[in-house]
Amino acid sequence: MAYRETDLVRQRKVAQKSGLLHTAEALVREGGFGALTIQAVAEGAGVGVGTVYRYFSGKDELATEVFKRATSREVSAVREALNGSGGPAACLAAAAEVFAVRAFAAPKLAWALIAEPVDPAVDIARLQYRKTYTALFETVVQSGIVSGEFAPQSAALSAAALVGAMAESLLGPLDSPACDADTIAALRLFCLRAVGARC
Amino acid sequence: MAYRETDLVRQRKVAQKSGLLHTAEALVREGGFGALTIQAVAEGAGVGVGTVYRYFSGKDELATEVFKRATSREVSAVREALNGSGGPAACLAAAAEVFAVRAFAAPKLAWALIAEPVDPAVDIARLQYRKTYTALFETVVQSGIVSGEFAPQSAALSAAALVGAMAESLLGPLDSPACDADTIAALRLFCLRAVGARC
DNA sequence: TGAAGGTGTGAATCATGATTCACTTGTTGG
DNA sequence: CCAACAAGTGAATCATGATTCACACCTTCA
Repeated sequence: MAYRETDLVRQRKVAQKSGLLHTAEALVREGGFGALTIQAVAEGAGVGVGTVYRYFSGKDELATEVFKRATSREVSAVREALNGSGGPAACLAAAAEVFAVRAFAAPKLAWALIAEPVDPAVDIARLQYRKTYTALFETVVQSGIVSGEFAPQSAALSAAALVGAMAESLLGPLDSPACDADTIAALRLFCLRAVGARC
Repeated sequence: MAYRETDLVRQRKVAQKSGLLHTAEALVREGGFGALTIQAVAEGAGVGVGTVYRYFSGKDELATEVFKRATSREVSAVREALNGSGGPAACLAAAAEVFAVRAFAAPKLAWALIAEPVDPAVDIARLQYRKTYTALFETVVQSGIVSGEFAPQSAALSAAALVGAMAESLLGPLDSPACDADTIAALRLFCLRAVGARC
């Protein structure tokens, strides 16, 4: 033989794949999953459509990977806020703020992650994501209940409702393009009241 | 001339159109807007695809009309609950319950109406719908604030958040297929706490 | 009854976007 | 430099579903 994959090539491949994912996410970020087409990804990355298939078995895989990447970033950010110092109320407030700020920064992306994607393959990933998210909030709510800071309640339902409340209040009225401090403050208060925290 | 549309014909046409809409809604009800194809509507109604086009200029019009019909029914139901006797808190609780029961009865439909439909033409209608819904809740929240029953707050944001909370807590965990009384109770409490009503 | 003016039909055509593949262009190591 | 083996390419092909349209079949009424 006379060919063997060298380190340089391996690096290039990684870079290429990463570039494709980056381009793909940019598309989702500005147009949701509906804007994610192989053609657009190839064009945006400056390669041929066939190349995309060298790195992903099909659209499903690409879409799922984009979803998972974006998702884990969001979840991490919120998780960090939830694990911050301070009691459950402070953590919940911080998490709401993080969620709000990030959603404002990339509304289309947030929407694409939370709302139902067209692709059934992504659906599985999405379900997992929502559960993770909800579970995260459920933990704080639960600890708040235990510590007596929050009212007794169904932590699971409250967690889901909190996620929904944040999503809707931020993404629902698509008219407001700016990251309004008043909106964030109002959202924080809503969340705290909702779990029965003393304000 | 020798032809003029008679009353009988007019009646038939109305019935035909109504039947098509009925079939179309049934499809959405069980598979979301993604399942709404002209082919399926024609087949379900027992007519040819061409016939569908005699009654609707295109898919957009059909989808929009289905959306508007279902929507106005939902809005009416909630509006009625909100306008019931009793104070803001009672009305809000009643509305949440109506919303919950209806969403449980037709989860896919509720999801299709609330979540982003694929079709951009329906989007306009959807935006209108969400606004109507939110406005409805905003009114009660506002009156609750005025009467002192609810805490001072941004009625607009709270209204949107309430809608989101209800939607997510009911549609999010798609695992629970039954209309659980506990869930409804928990949701009602969540909503009341969220607006700062004394429980 | 027959001409006028519908309505019903569904195969044919378009449009969009995913996927393939024969081929071109690197890279590597002898 | 050459043979071996990938990666890159994009026109061609498929798949799905909307839309058209020439034609068949009713209704009406002089």
